[in-house]
Amino acid sequence: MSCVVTFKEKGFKLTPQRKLIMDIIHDDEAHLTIEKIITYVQERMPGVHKSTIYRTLELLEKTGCVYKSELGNQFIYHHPEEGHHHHLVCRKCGKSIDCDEDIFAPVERSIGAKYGFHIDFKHVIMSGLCKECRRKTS
Amino acid sequence: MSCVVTFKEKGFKLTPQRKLIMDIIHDDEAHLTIEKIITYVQERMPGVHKSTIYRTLELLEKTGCVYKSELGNQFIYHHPEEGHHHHLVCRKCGKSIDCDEDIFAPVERSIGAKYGFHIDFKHVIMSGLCKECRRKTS
DNA sequence: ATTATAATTACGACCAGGTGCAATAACAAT
DNA sequence: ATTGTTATTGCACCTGGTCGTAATTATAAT
Repeated sequence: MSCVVTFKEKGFKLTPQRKLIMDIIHDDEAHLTIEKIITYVQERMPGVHKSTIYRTLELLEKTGCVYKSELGNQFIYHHPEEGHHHHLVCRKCGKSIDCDEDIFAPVERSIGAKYGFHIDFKHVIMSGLCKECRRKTS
Repeated sequence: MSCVVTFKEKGFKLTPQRKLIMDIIHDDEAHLTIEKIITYVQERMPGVHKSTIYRTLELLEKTGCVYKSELGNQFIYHHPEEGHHHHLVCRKCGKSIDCDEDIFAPVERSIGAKYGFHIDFKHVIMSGLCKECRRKTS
């Protein structure tokens, strides 16, 4: 894994705890919540304290080894090599579909032009109503 | 306030605690954090329990009497009659500027067309780099 | 292989936010 | 005005997440 190299190059120590957490996020293609990560870690290496896990995740995020995005009121962790995309989640039926990465391009452009801000939309999770639920509700 | 009427029509009781919380949100044009709301409530009506405040805010949000948006890691409450707009926050200098309401219109349209989802962007808070900080950093 | 040292860990304490429950109070009907 | 009913409150407690600290351990230097 390239991120292990990056990680050590930045002067951080590769402890077994950190390695395990990296492995879990690397191997699991699903979207991992903190809860799941804590469970998996403690299954494979009992005694690891929750604060270690929280601090490791924070560090991995800072070093770019892990991406964190927000889904509803939870956070989700995933490997950066996954394709970047956004998510559409239906607030009625819960269905979630992936959404094209550059859907926000026009917004990024107009914010740049009008306000001078540079915004980078990454892994945005949008809550709304899907086609079916819109039909049923109205 | 129209929301008091709406609120009672939906069958909820208008307790002094609820009235006070509504008043505070209605009168304050600034963006109120939960912390501030708790402080103000307990100043004017000592003894009100924090759980009452949390539950009231949740209920007011559900009934549409109050809007809740997210700024960084905090939540902010405001009156629905306020003009809708988004926020641009610079992650370097912290500066925050208001952003036109319909900046997301093209995204809403293309998500509707491509995926059939209906997304309503309300009070979105975007973190990025402002003009000055972009110049300095690069 | 040993040792030095600086980062990292587990622990415990703490805080914000949330929940179940018995006591209380708002409102409707008389 | 009184009463009954049901929502709402305050309380106690729980949980997730954060932080300071002493003990531990990964790594580099010898």
